[in-house]
Amino acid sequence: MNHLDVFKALSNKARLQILQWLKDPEVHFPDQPGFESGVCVGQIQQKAGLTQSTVSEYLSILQRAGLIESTRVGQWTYYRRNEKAFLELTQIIQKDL
Amino acid sequence: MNHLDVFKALSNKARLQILQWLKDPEVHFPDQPGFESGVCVGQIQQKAGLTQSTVSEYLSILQRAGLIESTRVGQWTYYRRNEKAFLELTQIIQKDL
DNA sequence: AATATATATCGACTTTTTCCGATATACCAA
DNA sequence: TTGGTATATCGGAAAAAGTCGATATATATT
Repeated sequence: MNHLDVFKALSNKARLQILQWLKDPEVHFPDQPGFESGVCVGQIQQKAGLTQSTVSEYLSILQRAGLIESTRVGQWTYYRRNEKAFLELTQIIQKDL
Repeated sequence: MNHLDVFKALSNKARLQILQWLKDPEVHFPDQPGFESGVCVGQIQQKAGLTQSTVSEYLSILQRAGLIESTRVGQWTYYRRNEKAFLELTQIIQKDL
């Protein structure tokens, strides 16, 4: 995990918001049935009020930082939080920062 | 504490480095005697290899984010870490993020 | 194969950040 | 009060990030 990339990924309002939404998918994305593998891009885009390309880009920034993971199922890509990364981040802040 | 400003402040290599230096001033700034109130800008600037104006600006970004504090003594401004902010940050990541 | 839908990538433009040199301000010493 | 040193602020050029529309790719359906 690269500290810098993680902090950069977190330095954006929309991306922080997305992370929070993904914490409780059933609450924030009631349209979508089943959340085992995450939430699909379209749902997130709709809620974020940004274009599809922007949201797709933001999700890949979060993923490169290790904060979320994805699974492709058919034509959908489902994104979900990687809680391990958040734990690791708090440890990094306590030790390395 | 504004999450976004904190993460932005942490999204820069030099600023992260400065925070780490300030963790062990006696190790990283052996020239300066006494560290109770922190390290002065000149010492940090010299070690960072950036211009005085850049370092001064970076320190004020870190300060606005709440990550460091300063005390003016004569013509020097001494900067030191605000450890409370780092603790608070780990709690924010665990709860709000 | 043709069409439709979901997502990713590309190119462009705008805004923000980085980092500098120059200048201003604050304090100290003679 | 004059000059010296430390820090802060200002203005700007270059690089990076934000954001879009258009296009490409992948998958599903007919």
